[in-house]
Amino acid sequence: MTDRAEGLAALGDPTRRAIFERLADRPRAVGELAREFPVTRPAVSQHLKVLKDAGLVVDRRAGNRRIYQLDPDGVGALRAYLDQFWNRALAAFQAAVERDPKETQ
Amino acid sequence: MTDRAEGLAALGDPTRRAIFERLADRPRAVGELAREFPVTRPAVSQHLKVLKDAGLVVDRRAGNRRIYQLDPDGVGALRAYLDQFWNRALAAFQAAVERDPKETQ
DNA sequence: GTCTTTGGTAAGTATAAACTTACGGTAAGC
DNA sequence: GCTTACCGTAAGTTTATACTTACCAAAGAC
Repeated sequence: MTDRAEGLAALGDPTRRAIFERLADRPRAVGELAREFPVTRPAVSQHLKVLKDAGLVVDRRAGNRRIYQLDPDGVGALRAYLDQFWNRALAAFQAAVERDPKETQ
Repeated sequence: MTDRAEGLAALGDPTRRAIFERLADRPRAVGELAREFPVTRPAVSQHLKVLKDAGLVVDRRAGNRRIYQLDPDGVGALRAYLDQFWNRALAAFQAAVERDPKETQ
């Protein structure tokens, strides 16, 4: 549960989230990503490391380059983590409405 | 989409995530929350403001106190945001497997 | 072999943000 | 009325982190 939530911290940064969104379209190499952002290539490398540690992306060697792509498992785990709260919040909210409608508005 | 992602930044901080998780169990007042964490009450107030601006919690007055609880809409929006990437990542991954199985492992 | 391309990591800096104390404002108890 | 409890905000500090430049290693082109 706690390690699942680690992905949330990874996606908290706007640049990292933008990188993540680019990788959702298609796998890309590091330099290819760096050319699409106003930050340097080492900065992109560091962001990719955070995303990788969070289990959101996987990488593989392709000759000279290194290809990164989204990890469906990691994204799914984050989804499952949020589902838990969504269900709990919805249940608690509906219970409050039934108990006292004025309380919710 | 961008405002949905705002919630990710809000849940990026560990303390804020812990507050969020407590609120999932049941609505709580600010001081009640503060007593459960090693940070001061103003710090909790500031975290709650961030969560509120992100649309993840709602608050209401209850006499002297102020009750916070999860906002199912905001949590649901975050879910939807992640669903989009989950579906895209899964499709891209499966397409890669069909194209070249060795490429994925 | 040399030269170029690609990318990870180390070291240092600058910006952001999480936290504290101090204060003011509102509601309840008396 | 006065006092206490609850909470938000302002101001300042301290810590974290996103970023840069500099360096090194591995793989392809020649």
